Amino acid sequence: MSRSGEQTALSLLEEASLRRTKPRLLVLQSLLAASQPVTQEQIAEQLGDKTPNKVTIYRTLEALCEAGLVHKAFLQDRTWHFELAHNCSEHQCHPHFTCTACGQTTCLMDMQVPAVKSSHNGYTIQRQRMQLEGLCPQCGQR
Amino acid sequence: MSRSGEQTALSLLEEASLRRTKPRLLVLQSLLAASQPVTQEQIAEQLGDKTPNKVTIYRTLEALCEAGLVHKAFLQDRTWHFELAHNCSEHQCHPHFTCTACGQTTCLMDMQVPAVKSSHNGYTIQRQRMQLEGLCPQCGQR
DNA sequence: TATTATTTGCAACTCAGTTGCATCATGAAG
DNA sequence: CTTCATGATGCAACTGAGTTGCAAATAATA
Repeated sequence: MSRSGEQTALSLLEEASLRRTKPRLLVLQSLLAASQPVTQEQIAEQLGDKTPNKVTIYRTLEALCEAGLVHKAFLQDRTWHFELAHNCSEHQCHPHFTCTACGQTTCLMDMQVPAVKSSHNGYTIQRQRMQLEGLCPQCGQR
Repeated sequence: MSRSGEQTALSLLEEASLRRTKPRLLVLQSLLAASQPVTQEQIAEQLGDKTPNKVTIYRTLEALCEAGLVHKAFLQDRTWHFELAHNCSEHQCHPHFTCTACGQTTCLMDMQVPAVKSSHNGYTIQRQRMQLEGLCPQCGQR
């Protein structure tokens, strides 16, 4: 929630031509500060007593998704996890890894996934996304 | 829901050493007859007035998943879609394609997806799963 | 057939996400 | 700087897929 985070949040809103409102700035700053996809509840918790109403957070996230600034990363336990889209290309999102032991899901930003061909039996493939399952470093060693 | 479906359902239960009960046979037959991943509600609808209680269907699907006979294929609109696991290898599930125009999700059984390497930065990767997005044949033409 | 561990059905519950609506704030116009 | 219309926010109440507790029913075994 640094000064630069505030600046970045402002310019992101401008880029998307969305009104600059307090809730949107806060939600964006929270997403900028996050190192993993986060839920509405985690955003609210991180923002503390400055947090906007739950409904506002959801509607803000929805608007940011529509503008392409944010992705719904994955659904876990019936709960959406959101992340900034700045680490995804138009055709591919970075892979997400879920540990079968501890349940944690992590972004593997630096992992290369081969692109599939852009059409198959009449299906036009525009975006691909990979989910991986296995053991995270902590659970794997031992 | 053919005779052979009934036989297959029986042997699947035996294979998993699960008690053969009417609800389990019905749910398995419904899954065998399905050409796409289906929801609890779709299973109930397909079984008509013979359908077991909603809770029983969920618990049956849970047991079948635990036994490895069934997969949770994907979550859409906060609703799980289930499918038999017989088209998936231990390390890879077939890709699922979601059309951005009509919202339909389809299994691409015959599509080959390159396997990623089995470890990355300390993460042990045991299973991979690909989600694709784009236009289905119907929505794509024109 | 009797016994016991499982499974089933019902009713009531949970809780992430949604909706309707009155109030408020932003950005453009004057 | 003030006015105004559009769009954003907060609140309360709702929705509905999935869950839980428990008593009744049923499958497998003796």
